[in-house]
Amino acid sequence: MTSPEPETVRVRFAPSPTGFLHVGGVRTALYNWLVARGQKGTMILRIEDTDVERSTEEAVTAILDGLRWLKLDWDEGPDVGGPVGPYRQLERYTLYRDAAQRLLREGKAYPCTCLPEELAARREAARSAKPAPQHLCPCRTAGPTPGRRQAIRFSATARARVGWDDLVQGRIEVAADEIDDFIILRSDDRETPVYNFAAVVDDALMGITHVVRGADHIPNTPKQILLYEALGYPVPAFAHIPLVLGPDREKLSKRHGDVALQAYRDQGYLPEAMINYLVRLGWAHGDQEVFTREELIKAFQLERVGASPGIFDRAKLDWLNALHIRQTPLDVLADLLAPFWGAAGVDPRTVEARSRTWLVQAVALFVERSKTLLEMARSMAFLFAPPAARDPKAEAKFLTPDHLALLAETRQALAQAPDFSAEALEDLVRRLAEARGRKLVDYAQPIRVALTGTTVSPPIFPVLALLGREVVLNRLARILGPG
RNA sequence: GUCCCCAUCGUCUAGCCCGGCCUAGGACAUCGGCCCUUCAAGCCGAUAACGGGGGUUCGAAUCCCCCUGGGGACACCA
Repeated sequence: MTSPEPETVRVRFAPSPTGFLHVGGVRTALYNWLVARGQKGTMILRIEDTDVERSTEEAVTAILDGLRWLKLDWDEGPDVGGPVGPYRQLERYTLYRDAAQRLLREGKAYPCTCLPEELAARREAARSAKPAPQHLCPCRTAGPTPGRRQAIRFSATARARVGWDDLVQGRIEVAADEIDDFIILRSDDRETPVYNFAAVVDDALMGITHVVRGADHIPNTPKQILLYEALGYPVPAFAHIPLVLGPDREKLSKRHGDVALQAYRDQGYLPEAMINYLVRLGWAHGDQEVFTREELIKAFQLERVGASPGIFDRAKLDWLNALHIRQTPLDVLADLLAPFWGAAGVDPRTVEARSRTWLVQAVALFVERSKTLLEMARSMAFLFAPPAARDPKAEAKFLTPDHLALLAETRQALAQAPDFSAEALEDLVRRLAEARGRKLVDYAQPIRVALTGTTVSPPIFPVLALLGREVVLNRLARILGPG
């Protein structure tokens, strides 16, 4: 009772719903979540939809779905509510207006009636000017032009330097005269706030203690600090995590291919693998590469996040995904595969027609050789229907007249095999090979090509057992032709 | 252009804060080998990095400065 209540950590993930949930954003969400869960703090989800033009409901849905899929849960947010809501900026306009009014009253902001064209022209001129002009907008001293729409501009007057101790980047400082007065409320009918203003008002009102976001926000931070001070709010701690880059070392974007989380889900990446991959991109815990969620919560420290950007490496993601697939129980995998049959060209009904034990046995044969669930479903397709086409090179190599003769003999033996189990079949075919002084490959590969259409498959005898005598004999007959 | 940030193998990184234990460690990828009915998985091995230059020091990947290179931001977008 006497010990003071430790200040609880409050962090937030604040995406703008203008597109899909980007893997870079996912990592930001993950780091925030890890901070919250690791310190028994609070994770807040806030939707930054003040850009009415570009924000969409679909994007909001995609963001929530994506986070749920990854099991990155939040304690307060648009769907669950919370004590400092609402959690959509669209519903918080009066808060921003009130804050702006206060700054206006206190002389810390002023109405601006500059036209966008005027501003653009002055900006253009300023770019080449030797000493950069102090202000792009004259309204602060000249006053607003009557009869024009008014925006509200913040007076960025401050002491010589603005700086902060960034939890991952270290000390960052800029000269205060680098910061020109900036718009906080637009001149539109609804007087919508601009990002920097809305973010500060919200973070302050929501009691955010640690702002964990992408390094692309570093240039915004001095402006925001000025705003916190003008508004009389405590300045939170900042942690700017390095950007995720594409192979060309530029900020990851659509032109780099798959950047939407959904793309990875649709290709059969597991949430555990995505998290495991993303967390290690910019952070390390000794030499450990593989983590469970619990281990991450325990081990993660913001201070251990590196300051340099990292390139998204699909190959390593693949490795981790394969690894997490192998660690997933077979029956769970069987369920996880369900959404992928269609894309793999398999009629889901033929899958449902099989027993659960059969399916699990089948999955067991493919876990070790699949990088994604989609890939697994695809390579399992031949179990449910004869291969649509056979690899011509495989045929040329393993369905020669010589091989076909062996195959015909094998088919006879299989037809009469008393026991169609993998072990018995292997024993049987090995005997055949031995009797003729041939290698097992000369039997295994032709069978494989005949049944699967390719030279690659799990061990052939378990496959035979799984397919069952009837299917096997039929498919072999099709290769061997009549007679 | 201006401001800010970053800099260890191809990639993710350990080491850097608190200089010697670093002949720079691990992982992915790549290339060999083993195993083997194919492919995987597994195991063994190989290639591969402190961007450059000045300092400081007995000693620097580690501290300081400069250069170079890369990136980010410069909106009534977020």
